[in-house]
Amino acid sequence: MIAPPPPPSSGDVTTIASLVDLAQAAGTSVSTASRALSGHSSVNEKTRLRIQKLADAHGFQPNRLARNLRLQRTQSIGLVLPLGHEAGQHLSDPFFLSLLGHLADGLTERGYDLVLSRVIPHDGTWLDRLVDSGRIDGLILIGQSDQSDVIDKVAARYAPIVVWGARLPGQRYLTVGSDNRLGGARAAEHLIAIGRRRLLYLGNASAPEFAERLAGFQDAVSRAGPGVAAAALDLHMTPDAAHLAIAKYLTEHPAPDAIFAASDVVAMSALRALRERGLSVPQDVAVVGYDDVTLAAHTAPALTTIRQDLVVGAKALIEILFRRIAGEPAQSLQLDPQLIVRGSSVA
Amino acid sequence: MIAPPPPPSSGDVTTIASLVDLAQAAGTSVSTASRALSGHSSVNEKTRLRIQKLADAHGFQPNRLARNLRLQRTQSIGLVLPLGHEAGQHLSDPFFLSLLGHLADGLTERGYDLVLSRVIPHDGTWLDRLVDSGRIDGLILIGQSDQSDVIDKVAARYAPIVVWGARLPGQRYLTVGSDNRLGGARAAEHLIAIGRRRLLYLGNASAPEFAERLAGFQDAVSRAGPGVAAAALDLHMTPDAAHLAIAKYLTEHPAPDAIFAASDVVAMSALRALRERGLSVPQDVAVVGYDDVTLAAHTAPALTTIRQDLVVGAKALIEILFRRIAGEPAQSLQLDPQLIVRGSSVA
DNA sequence: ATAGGATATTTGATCGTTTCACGACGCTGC
DNA sequence: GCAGCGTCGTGAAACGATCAAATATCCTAT
Repeated sequence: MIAPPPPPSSGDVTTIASLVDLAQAAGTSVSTASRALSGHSSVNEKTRLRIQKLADAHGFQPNRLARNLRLQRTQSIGLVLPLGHEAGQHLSDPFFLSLLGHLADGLTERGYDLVLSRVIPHDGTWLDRLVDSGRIDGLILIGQSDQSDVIDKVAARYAPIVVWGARLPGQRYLTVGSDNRLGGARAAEHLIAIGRRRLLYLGNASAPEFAERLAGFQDAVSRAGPGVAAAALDLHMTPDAAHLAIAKYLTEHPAPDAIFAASDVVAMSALRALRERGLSVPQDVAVVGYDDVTLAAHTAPALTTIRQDLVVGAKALIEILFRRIAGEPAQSLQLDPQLIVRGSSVA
Repeated sequence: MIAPPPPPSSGDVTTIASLVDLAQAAGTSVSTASRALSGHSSVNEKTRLRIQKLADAHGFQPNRLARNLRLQRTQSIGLVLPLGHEAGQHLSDPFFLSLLGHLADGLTERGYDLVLSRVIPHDGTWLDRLVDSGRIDGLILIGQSDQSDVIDKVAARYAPIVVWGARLPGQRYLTVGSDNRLGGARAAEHLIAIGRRRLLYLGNASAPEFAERLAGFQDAVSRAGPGVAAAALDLHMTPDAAHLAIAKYLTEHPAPDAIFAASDVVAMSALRALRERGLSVPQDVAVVGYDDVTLAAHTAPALTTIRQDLVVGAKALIEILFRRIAGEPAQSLQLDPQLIVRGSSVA
């Protein structure tokens, strides 16, 4: 007739660092404490509340590592920027930061952590190592860089991968991105429509996203007939490198009357290089960028650009990724690139 | 005399998903396999090599979750952008992206993961929740936003926190950042030195980093004597919001002859607003920014700015954080802000 | 031949959760 | 009075790795 439950007396000021502590303090078993917190199945409402309150009072949160180990998941998503085509360069494109921000929001909303890596691929195993590291439940790649074959190989055995970038013929992984070919074509068509005839493309040829923009650009030029000529300059897409390359080009070649840059950042560098050379925009040279970063509206003159809808893009990346994780069918998405005409390209 | 070791015959094509599998395939015990991989102590070189090769062949990597649980660590660092002063805004400042890139590199080098979160503080518990979540071994905050008191409280009980931002009197957490007060003063002194007399500051007053820049700016103005006047405009530091605020200001007030913006991004918005109003830079209005993002050199005219050395800053953040994790003493670092004069502020 | 000591390997406990499979308890209805 | 049945709670086995302690193995010296 002696009360059997052990007195919870002394467990009052103790810090609660684990379910064991919590259970002890509450005078229940560990499994009851666990189920109380997850509100799962049959545990008396009164007990549940008592345990819950105790946990709150001590700021106790179940250890995520242990939980995830038990549950065989990590509850985090890897976000990778492969920099194969820009080795040694640092990120500086505001476009990526915006995308990052939206992805961070979306993943947080779903209770996932965002694990960020920059990778400079030395061999073909970087992606395998990442995927097999057991650190992540899924992977978002920002740009396929020049690693499309590697991605293809890994995606064949590991489903939860989604890529921001170009859709390529025969690729076996899912992508989200604007229709780069169409975007490139729209830029060229616009420039031709306002009467330009000697077009120059600026971009990095080794990343498929940009190669597609060039291809679309060239398609449109061909369609325009023999009156229109186009050239392409291959360059690194950082402000300084781009500026240097453009300045050099302008000293060695006759100036074009229109420039299509593969990103807004490159377009801004072009604006500067043109200005330094005494060429006025848009009178002498019209300029069109790509992305529509927030700054694009604030250059002098404001930048005409091909807009990629980041909000929709980020949502799609996440949606597709989680469908893949859940084993549901999903398919690539191409966003409609939209021409935004501003001061840098008027007739 | 019958060979006692169990025949490893059938374990050949099996996938190896854990140490148990690996050990079985190698015909050893689990702990031997474990120690073979970590190259720890006494395991026969021949056995070690055999196990190692087996692991490589199957692309086996020990499960990080399990390892970390056992080792009582997470091997990841949280990177947090508190957005208390910019609720609802999205990240767009290239400065952050650069910092992020350097931090990602530095942490990867040390074998740590970078877990990114954006936090919009609703109550005073966001930081506690983060720190107690057991997801991270340390925390880097980018900007203290308006949450300095919260940070102070948490840092008192949780050592491995370091903040990019302002050094404030009486704060109990460690910071890395430029000497914002000095930077602000240098900007003002420069503008005064080139003959400007009606100065305008643009920035967000509720984040201490920017408040300090304003304070330094005002100090310098006071020191200059009665001939120099200064005003300050409180605004959100995103391109669009800043542009709007500045344009409005210019319609309602006489134009200043010099502007000091608390970031390069805001300075760019100012450049545009001034241009739209028919004011020329630097003739009518000189403009100085802060940060020296890569784009700053590419605006029209190129932007005079106060440079913060990101490479040194990122290194210091990491160094300090790891000292705190190791329990070693460490102290805050203030970087020397450097005036970079470009076309936007010549006499 | 055997004790003594290296060296090599194994056993078993542990990290903190979750969850399956039971058991104790109190109540109803025959 | 007891079979039958919810309700509430417990015990114990995972998850996959690490590590201290115990044991097996081999070699050498006596």
